[in-house]
Amino acid sequence: MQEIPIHFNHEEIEAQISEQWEKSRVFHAEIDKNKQPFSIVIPPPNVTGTLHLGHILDNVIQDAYLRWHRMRGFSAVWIPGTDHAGISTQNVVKKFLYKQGINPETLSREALLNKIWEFALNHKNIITTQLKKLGFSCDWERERFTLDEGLSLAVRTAFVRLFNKGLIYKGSRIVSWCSRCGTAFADEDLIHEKNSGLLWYIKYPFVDEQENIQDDGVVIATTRPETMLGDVAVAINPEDERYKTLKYTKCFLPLANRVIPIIKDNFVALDFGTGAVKITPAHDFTDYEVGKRHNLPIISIINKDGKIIEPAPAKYIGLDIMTARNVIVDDLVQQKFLVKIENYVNNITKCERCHNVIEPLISEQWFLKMRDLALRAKLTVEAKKIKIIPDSERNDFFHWVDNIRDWCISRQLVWGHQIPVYTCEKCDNLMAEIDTPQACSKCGHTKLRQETDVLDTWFSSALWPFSTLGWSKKTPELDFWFPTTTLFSGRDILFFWCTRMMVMALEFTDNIPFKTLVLHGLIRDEQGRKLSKSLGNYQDPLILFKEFGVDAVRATVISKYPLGRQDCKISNNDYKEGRALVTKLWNSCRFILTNLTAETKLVDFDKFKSSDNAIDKWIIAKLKQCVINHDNYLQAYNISQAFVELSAFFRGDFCDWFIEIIKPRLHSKNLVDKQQALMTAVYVMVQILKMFSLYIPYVTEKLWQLLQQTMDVKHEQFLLNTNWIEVDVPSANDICSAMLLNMNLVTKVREMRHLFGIEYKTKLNISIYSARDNLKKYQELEFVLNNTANAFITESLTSPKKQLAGYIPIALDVGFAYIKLDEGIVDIIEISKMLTKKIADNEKALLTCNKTLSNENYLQKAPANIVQEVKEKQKNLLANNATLRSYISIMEGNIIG
RNA sequence: GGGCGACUAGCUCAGUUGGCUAGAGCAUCGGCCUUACAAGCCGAGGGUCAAAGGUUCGAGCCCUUUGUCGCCCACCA
Repeated sequence: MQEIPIHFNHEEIEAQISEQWEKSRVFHAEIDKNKQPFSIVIPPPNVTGTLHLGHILDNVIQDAYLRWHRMRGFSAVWIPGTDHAGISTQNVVKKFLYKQGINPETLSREALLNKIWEFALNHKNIITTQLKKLGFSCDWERERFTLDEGLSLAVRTAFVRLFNKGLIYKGSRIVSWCSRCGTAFADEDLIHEKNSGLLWYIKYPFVDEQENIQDDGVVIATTRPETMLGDVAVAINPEDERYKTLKYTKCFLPLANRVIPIIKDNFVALDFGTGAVKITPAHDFTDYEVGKRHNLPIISIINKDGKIIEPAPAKYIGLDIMTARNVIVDDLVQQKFLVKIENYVNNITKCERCHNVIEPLISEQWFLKMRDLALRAKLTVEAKKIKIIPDSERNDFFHWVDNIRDWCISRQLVWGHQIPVYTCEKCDNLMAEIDTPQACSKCGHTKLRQETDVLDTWFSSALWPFSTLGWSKKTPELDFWFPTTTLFSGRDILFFWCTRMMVMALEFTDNIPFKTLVLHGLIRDEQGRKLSKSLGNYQDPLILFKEFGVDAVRATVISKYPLGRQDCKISNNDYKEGRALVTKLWNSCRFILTNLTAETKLVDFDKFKSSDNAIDKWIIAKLKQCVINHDNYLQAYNISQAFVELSAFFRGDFCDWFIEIIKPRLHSKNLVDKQQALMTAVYVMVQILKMFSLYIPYVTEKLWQLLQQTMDVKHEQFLLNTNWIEVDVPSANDICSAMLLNMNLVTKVREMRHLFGIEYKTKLNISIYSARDNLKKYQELEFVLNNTANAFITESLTSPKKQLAGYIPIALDVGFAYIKLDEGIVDIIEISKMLTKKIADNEKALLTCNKTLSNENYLQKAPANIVQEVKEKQKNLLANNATLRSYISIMEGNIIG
């Protein structure tokens, strides 16, 4: 048989297995109506950059569920793809062009688009290659891109239908504008940050009926003095005592030299500032609403470049916002309108993409009416037709629905889906058309102008679960795999993406986009910071793969999977754990492989599930328990626990106990016993490989192949295509409890070896005193003690030893074990210390028992079986301590004597 | 300001419907190159379950209040 190295070459194996998978198209899914459908769409990575740990987190869990369902006999598909990521990509490419000495502003729309396409396709390839390298079992033949032909058609179709339904409209509204990106944004695209700024108190003098400016005036407080140039009113609360007797209805706006009304509105807080608020409808969302309520004019004084414009006084025109602010404050001071300045912490709104401060301003944009659409999604989630995990996220979702505003869907970019609305140059007729119209539908004029704005990236993303399956056409895929089974997504894009998919799917398919939505947190560094290039805590996954291997990184990420928690912290040390696990798996399998000989190469190892050897039965029973627990955890989307459960079974029960215990049988002359031991090991190993293959597909696939080769089995199928584990064996509770007793005894014997410096190779003879049925358990599984502690039971007692000469006593839960010593190595003081400590431990437990049992209420109200258990425990502890005390007095006698 | 979540060993986290002396991994300390694995094995130490109160025979778990941290939302300029 071939030599198998201790440490495997992960890069080599990854490449080799990856190639095999790709060649044989194993990830490709065909519709199989005899099976239940299972479908996932990938959250499409942005073509802006390359994959990062967040993507790995996202996709590792998807791959696990896909592989799990595939093995469980579902017709499972995973649709991969990428997102054009409008603003991000355009920004990145622009920066890139600047670096190359090209000014993107000088390029034509077409030329810029070509540059972006080139960049995007390049990154799309990189991402695809990375996803493949990670072993994700996506159906690459169904790969999609949000700007590909089919998806573009879907976008146009969706737009036109919404437009024709009157849900999309164009309007001049106040929008969040980023002057650096040069486009409007939706509410969800913004971030809010705490900002230490100043609060300026400015006096607006009163104006009487005859338009005379008075000496006194109303003092307003503002964080943005420059916007006063666009003020159209001052608002006060009608309930405010301070202004109840106010006789003036107008005031003078300094610097702008206008007279503006004083209005009354309940929105003004009574306990903030002076109780008077300046109203700037053109540059503040609240003020915009107030302006609408009171029919106030809108005066825009800031343009899209963030510069002051007319009708502001000439002096300020052309200044940028911060400069204007300084000049205006100076002028206010000079003209004695500035009352005071306070330090103030407020929230500042920034562009999520470029972190520039957002300027609310009036602009013509396209909007989607969201209220009714969102309401339908709300009812669907309320009716639990879509399950959201964790449950607490439902509240966030409902909050989003309840506070929904119309969605600004137009972006002033070139990269994206150009809005399919055409204006007749002759009669100004607006037409939304899926295909470019040849003539005006009203007047027949042939000169038409398409909108230059593109749609918000999330508009196409919102269609993703069904557009990728062929919508707007009626396809068999849509029929079979839609709605998708589960969507796995980061919690951070719940509002951007998940909610909008619900809205769009319900509108266009009359169906939910996914049955279950699973949200997870983010990966952070060991200090809990977000991973970012600027912080320098960002690990390039490629470097991690090179150092630790894909499987190790996947194992680490999955074991930390932050479901139902905040975020998870991962440090470099954690990857070592992942790698250690993979290596352990490799070596345990290597051990089995090297033990397979001609007479143990049996094809039908399945039948060795029914070996009647006790330890074989035990490991099979533990395997069964592991599979059940593992599957239950997965079913509950508690994926890290599923993985931890499996790892614990593998490392503990299988490696540390089972393999160690069967070693002598592998050299046994009894061929049947040898075969049984090995085949049980192979059988359990294969099931372990199957379970691990959900998470660490490469090493498991490779080991599966090695096992098959070594056993001369030609299954010609991949591990990922095998069936999931059947757990049809009896539970074997007796053996499990007997093993538990023996394992505890082994640990105690080992501890005594440490304590008294007895080498492992020194064979130990043990006397055991315990209850009769326990004694049997020790006797029947004595080989456990033999093989893992090099100890042998030479005596079974029905009562504790009276004298300790030549023995080390071990207190068991019920009874005692005694290690027989050779003369001269008894350390009485050590033993005495040990016994004293044990007595103290027991006393502690006894105290609890006594307290509980002396409580009359407890005896009356607690369930009988629990009371009985405590009584039993108390009895054992008392007996145990009585014996221990007698030993102590013997010891003391010996010491004194 | 509102909502949600977290707080358990030095660190990262488990802990099902309340019921054995509260667990795991890492880290620490100690012992082993024992024939799969030193990227390993064996063993030990380490916790007033954030605080206080309440319900209960019994609370890490349920209720109330407080504190700290995190996230989301928000029209106090």
